[in-house]
Amino acid sequence: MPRRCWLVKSEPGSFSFADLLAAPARTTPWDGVRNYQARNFMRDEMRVGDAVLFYHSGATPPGVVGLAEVASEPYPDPTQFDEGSRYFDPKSRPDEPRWQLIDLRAVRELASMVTMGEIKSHPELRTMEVARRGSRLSITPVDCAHLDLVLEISERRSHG
DNA sequence: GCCAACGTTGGC
DNA sequence: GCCAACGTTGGC
Repeated sequence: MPRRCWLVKSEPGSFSFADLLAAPARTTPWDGVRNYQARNFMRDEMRVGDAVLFYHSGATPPGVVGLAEVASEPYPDPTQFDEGSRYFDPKSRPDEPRWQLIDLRAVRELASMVTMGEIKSHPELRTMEVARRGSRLSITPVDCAHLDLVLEISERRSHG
């Protein structure tokens, strides 16, 4: 089974990597995703143990701040049935759930943030989906060599 | 705050 | 099924 790697975006104002570190067992259901492509990744391709870069969007600067991992098999997103939730989906039925999710667990915070600017200016990393103009997908597959490189850049800089 | 990108909705 | 209008994302 080949290693699989991913990147997830989150606005730190709604849910930051620090929030994930502070969650019970450093784990949280990655709920509220309401995009079919992103759902399909969670439902069909993300599996326990996959590595995940945690990216802060809408931050100044935006960038990768943490390493996480997939911590569950896919299951129905409970918020779709919760009328009080902003993610409530009246068109989804419990016997035929529309939205699936996986749990995410924090592995560790990066030694230093790897910013979007750095990603874009790096000859290899600039091909990452997150660096594409107009890229809005909140969950994207990442070449594991790119994930490794992001971690390496973060480590290297932190040691001066 | 601006605006490009792009997914979704709804009229036809 | 087409497509214009609209809403959201997210970098800058």
